[in-house]
Amino acid sequence: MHALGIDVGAPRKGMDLVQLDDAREPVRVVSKVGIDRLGLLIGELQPDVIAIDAPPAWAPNGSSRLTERLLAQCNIHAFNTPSARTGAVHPFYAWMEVGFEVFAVAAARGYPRYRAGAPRGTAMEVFPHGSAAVLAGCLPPRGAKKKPWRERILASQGVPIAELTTADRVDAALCALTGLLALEGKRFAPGDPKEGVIVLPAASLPARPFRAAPAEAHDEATLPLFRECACGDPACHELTRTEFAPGHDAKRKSRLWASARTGVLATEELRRRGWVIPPEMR
DNA sequence: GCCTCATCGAAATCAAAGTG
DNA sequence: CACTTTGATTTCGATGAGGC
Repeated sequence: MHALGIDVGAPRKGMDLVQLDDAREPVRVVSKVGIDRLGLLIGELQPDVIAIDAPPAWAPNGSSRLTERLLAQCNIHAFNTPSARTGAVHPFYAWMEVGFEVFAVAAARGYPRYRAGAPRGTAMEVFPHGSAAVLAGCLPPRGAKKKPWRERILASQGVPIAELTTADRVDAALCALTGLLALEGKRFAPGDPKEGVIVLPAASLPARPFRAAPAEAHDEATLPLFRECACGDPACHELTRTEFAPGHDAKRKSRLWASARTGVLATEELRRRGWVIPPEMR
C-alpha cells in the first residue's frame, strides 16, 4: 500500500512529492516537479491514494468553503478558498490554480476527486498544518518553528525523516501520511463534498477546539459557555460566562459575611445552652 | 474607591507562497 | 526577516456599570 503526498507550490516553483509505503518509509522523494512531469510520475508510482496540499477548485460562491469554516471552529485556520471571481484576479492565489491542475492530472490518470467513503484510488485534499494538529493533539506551541515541529510529529508517527530535508518535503510527507491513515480508516472530512473537503487523519474532530498550550490544570473550555451566576441569591438567575454576573462577586462576599456571622452566633448559642455542635464541625 | 465583569473596537494572529 | 493576499479568531486595552 502506497500513498503519494504532493506539496503544491507557485506555478514556477515546482512541486514536492513524497511516496510512503505501508511501513511509512519514504520510498520516493522528488522535488521541483513541474505539472508537465506529474502525469508520468503518477503513472510510474501507482499510489493507492494521492493526497494534495491544495483545494481542487474555487469556492462555488462566497469567500470560503464550509470545510475551511468548520476547521476554523477547531482553531485550525487555513487560507480560505475564494470564488473564481476573487481568486482568479489575485496573483496570490496562483498556487491554488496549480492545485486545480494537479487534481485534473490526477483525474486523467484515474484518480477522481475524493468526496466521501473509502479513499482508495482517489485524489484527496489535505492540509499539513491541520494534519499536524490532529496527530499532535494540539496546535504548535507559540513561537515553534514550523519545520522542526512537523518533523517531530512525522518521527513520532514512525516516518523516517532523513530524506525530508526541506519544509516542502516535510509537508509532502505529512500529506502522504494523511493519505495512508485515511486508507487505514482513520479519516474525517468535514464540509460539503460539492465544494471539496479537507481530509484529516482522525476519526472525528475533537469536541473542544485545539489549543496551543499543552494540558492546563483548569481547562475552562470544558465548562459550559454560560451558566447561572454563583452569587447564591435565589432571586438571581443571571447567565454569565464566568463565575459571577457583574457586581455579584461583591454580593456573594456580602452573603458569605452574613452567613459567617450567623454561624458564629449559632455556635455561641449552642455552647451557651450546653448543646453539642454538629459532629462534622468538631 | 475598590473590584470584577461585560462589551466594544483595535490590533495581532495564523494559515500558503513568493519576493525583496 | 518583512511584506503581500483573506477572514475568522484571539487577545489586548479602554470604558461603563454593578454592588458593597
